[in-house]
Amino acid sequence: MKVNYTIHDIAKELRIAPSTVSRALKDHPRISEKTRKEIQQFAKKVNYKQNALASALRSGKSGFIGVCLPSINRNFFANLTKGIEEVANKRGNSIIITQSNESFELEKKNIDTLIRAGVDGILISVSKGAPDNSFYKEIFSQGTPIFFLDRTINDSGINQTGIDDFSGAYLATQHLISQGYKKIVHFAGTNNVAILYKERLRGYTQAMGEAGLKEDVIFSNLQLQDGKDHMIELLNRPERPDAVFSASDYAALGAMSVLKENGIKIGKEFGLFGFANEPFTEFVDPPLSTVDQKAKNIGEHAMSSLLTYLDSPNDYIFGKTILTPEIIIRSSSIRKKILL
Amino acid sequence: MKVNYTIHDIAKELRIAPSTVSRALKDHPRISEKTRKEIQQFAKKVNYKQNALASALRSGKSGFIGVCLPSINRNFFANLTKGIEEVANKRGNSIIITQSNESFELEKKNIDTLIRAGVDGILISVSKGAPDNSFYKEIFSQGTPIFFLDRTINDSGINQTGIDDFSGAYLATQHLISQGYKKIVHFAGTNNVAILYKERLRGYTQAMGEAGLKEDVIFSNLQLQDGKDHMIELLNRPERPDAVFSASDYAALGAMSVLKENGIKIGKEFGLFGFANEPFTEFVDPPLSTVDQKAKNIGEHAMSSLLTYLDSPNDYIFGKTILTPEIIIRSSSIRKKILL
DNA sequence: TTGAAAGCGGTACCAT
DNA sequence: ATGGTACCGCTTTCAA
Repeated sequence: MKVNYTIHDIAKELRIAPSTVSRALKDHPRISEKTRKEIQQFAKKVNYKQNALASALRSGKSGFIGVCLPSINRNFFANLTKGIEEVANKRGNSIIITQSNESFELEKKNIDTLIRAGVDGILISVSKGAPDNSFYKEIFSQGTPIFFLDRTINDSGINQTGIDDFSGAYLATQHLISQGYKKIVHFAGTNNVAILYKERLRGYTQAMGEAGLKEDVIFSNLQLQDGKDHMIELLNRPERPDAVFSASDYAALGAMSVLKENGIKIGKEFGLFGFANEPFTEFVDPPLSTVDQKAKNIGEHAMSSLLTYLDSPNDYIFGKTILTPEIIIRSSSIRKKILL
Repeated sequence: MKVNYTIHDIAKELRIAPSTVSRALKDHPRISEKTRKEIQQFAKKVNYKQNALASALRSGKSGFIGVCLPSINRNFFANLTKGIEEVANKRGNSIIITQSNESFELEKKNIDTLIRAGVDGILISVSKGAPDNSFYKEIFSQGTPIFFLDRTINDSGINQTGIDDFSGAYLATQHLISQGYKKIVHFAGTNNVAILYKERLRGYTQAMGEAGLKEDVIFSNLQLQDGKDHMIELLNRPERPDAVFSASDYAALGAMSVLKENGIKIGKEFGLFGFANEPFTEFVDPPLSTVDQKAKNIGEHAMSSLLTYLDSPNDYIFGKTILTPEIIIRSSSIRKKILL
């Protein structure tokens, strides 16, 4: 038996026109029930597989969606991908994933590859190296719709989906306050990094202000070691703080290890709250309270928006969607007894 | 300015033939230096982007490689992907990733999608639901090369890259023995799951046998809670064991929490060794010794093999490549003083 | 309802 | 070294 049938092969064997075969296979309305059945059955019998390349070339639609991420090796981006993929599959699209490793050069190259591969659109979380959004706008204007997710760029002309870092931080800080902690220190990201750390700082500041508490902020790169260093410093202060809200789980973990070394009871004596819901936060001892960034939801929403746009570009209204993160409360920040 | 130039557009404006343009752009040898320069410069000027779809349709080579994974949401598969992607990019290929969520049905659908998308080959880590390898062999025989990675299927006719679970387990157990632990229990995966747990068990058995020690195995699904349950049982035994080698990091973590609750000094009094090098193993207290499965290396090797095959299928010799895992020794299994 | 034929954007063969 | 052109497999008018 022939292995790779084309619609021409089918047409010839069935003594009909290729165009009829094409129509029958995609349930075109103006085709008789009888021929449709016959063709579909035959196609199934000979294991016909449509050549998506040829179809894409002719129709201008490939069903491919390009995804540009800084890295898929981090939990956050892996979850993002999961959301993206589920929606894409559900609606009959395939995704092509690329990683930039935070290099703008590589990102440009990846986008180029995706366009040459005929993607119908691109979802991107921009690399830290990107200078501004002019490049992306140019791509869009050249015919490839490009939507932002997670790392958004403020521009009303481009669609964006992200999370509200402000309210994540606000809710986390509020929770610490509700547990009776008063001297709450914030580990913040250094200013020259992305805007999101500023938003987290703002959320902290707002919550502290509303509660009439004094702000106390330490800036760093928020790595594990930074958290340790900060915590050691805090313990040496004459007036010791009683909680830390860290803009990163890693720094919170560093703080945790120092607290444990000093025999300080986490939760009861000292509250600890992280940010990002890294998998380890669930497993450390005690489990670390943190902010979940709803990565999967962001992916789902962004992909869904892009596909909606592609369905009818003219009706689409561009906008920015901000999902609210969820605070995950674990024992590291529970001081009061829980009343059931 | 025109936005999307084709080689025909370029040919017309430069008053030459499309075929010449095509040749010039890909550095075909039989073309004059002068025309080549001229065409390449012009192409760059008008921002020509090759249509990979058209090229693939005509030449039969798309440069796409399909990747089928059970999930990209796990650290192991994320690293696998990283290795795959790096090699693919380096050699001018793009990858299309799909996930099966361990469903054989979805896996078949994904493979079908990839073939229709014109992939030159497929890399697959088979879903647990796959009954046997007949499906994959059929795909291969129909013209799409399919190489296995990680979860391999024993068949000399298909190329495979995986790790040696046996020696990972063997080395881990040997390390525990070298640290002076004598009553070492193995947490093993239930028999009806994949072969890899059997291999790990075999490695443990071998090392114990060689050292003249008595085997002691507990079977379960190796989740966190299983580890806790097992550990509680072990502590209640009249003759308490002094180490655990767990075939999963999660179960090892469960054991760790029980040990800590009981005030038993991990490392000094009780050795603990996991498997998989999950990210949290580095951050728990104490850090957990574990076996790294070299995911990135597996990905690199498998992709590299597939591309080599595609370059010259006739010269290729199919085979099975087994990479040796690396044991990562951390404080959870260090009893003796380290001599510097 | 069905057929014929052009064409998507490249590639590759056959000429020259 | 360059040009002309058929063709990859499918979609999409236009015609019947």
